[in-house]
Amino acid sequence: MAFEEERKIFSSFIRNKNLRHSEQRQQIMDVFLKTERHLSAEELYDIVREKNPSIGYATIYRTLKLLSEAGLCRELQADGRITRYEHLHNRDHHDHLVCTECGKMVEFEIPEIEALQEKIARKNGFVLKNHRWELYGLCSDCTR
Amino acid sequence: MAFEEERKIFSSFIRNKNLRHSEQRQQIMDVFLKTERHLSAEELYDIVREKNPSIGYATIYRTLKLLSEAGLCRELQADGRITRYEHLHNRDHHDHLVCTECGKMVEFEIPEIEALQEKIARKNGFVLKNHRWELYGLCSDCTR
DNA sequence: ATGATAATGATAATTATTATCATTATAAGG
DNA sequence: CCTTATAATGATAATAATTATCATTATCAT
Ligand SMILES: [Mn+2]
Ligand SMILES: [Mn+2]
Ligand SMILES: [Zn+2]
Ligand SMILES: [Zn+2]
Repeated sequence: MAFEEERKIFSSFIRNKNLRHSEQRQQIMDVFLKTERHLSAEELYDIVREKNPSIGYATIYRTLKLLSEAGLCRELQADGRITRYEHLHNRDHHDHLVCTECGKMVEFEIPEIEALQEKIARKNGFVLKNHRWELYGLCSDCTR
Repeated sequence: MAFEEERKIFSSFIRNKNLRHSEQRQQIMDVFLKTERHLSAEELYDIVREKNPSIGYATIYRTLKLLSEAGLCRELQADGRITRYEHLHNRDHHDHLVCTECGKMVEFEIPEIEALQEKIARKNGFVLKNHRWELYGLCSDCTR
């Protein structure tokens, strides 16, 4: 089984916080880790319930929050009001191109931008914590 | 009374769409135009109701939508799930620094970024429509 | 094995926004 | 000015995503 490193990270996170392991958390993490997409809570819920139909919505949200705190997951507000979740472990920071028609998300990475952002923040007296940079448009499939 | 140009734009927008003028729309537009802030619908509602306590929430939302369609207003998802609205007429495009503690928003403008974004979009087969670039951190008031 | 307490799932609550609909206001034409 | 078609309004219900509540169950240190 893959994702040994992630499993270990989550496990020590749980232990350090005096939380407990559970079957449901394992199942949710497994599905999250093996799915290479920008998942919504609902999408994750649907996939997890194929294996364990008794799992509750709240547990999905609770586990996603834990995964985020553990540094394995990144929440992102794609566009409207729904939150999507993606892998964070061992990944370089990246931003997103989003198709407003079909929802396709393409990742991109511009290292120079990081320094620029720091400069802008400093100039305005801010201590930068994070950022969001999203480009919206039509993907090649949706332009014709 | 100021904002003659904006008034004219809104007026022709209304006419061209075969809509009608109303006292409420005027009042809402007036407050919106004279308020130099990134307003939420609720904040706008509260201010407008000081002048006209009988105005309804739905009319605030409806009018903000019209102002946006007319090109006078820009909707922005500051951070969480609430939409904020700002002036758009005769303004250069800008992005925002947001204090995660007190909500303060500082505007900034980096002309070079526009070309860069076009390049990124084109490289990925996208036709760019708009973008969102937000830097989150602590403002100078909130760092100590 | 036991007991303290964390986790779960069902469901209610919350929040921002949109839809519905009966009533009122606008404005074009006579 | 009056009439009339219909757009606009305000109250309120509905929606959608997420979070809170709480009785029941599961975990794990002892
Ligand atoms: Mn991504
Ligand atoms: Mn602004
Ligand atoms: Zn597309
Ligand atoms: Zn601040």
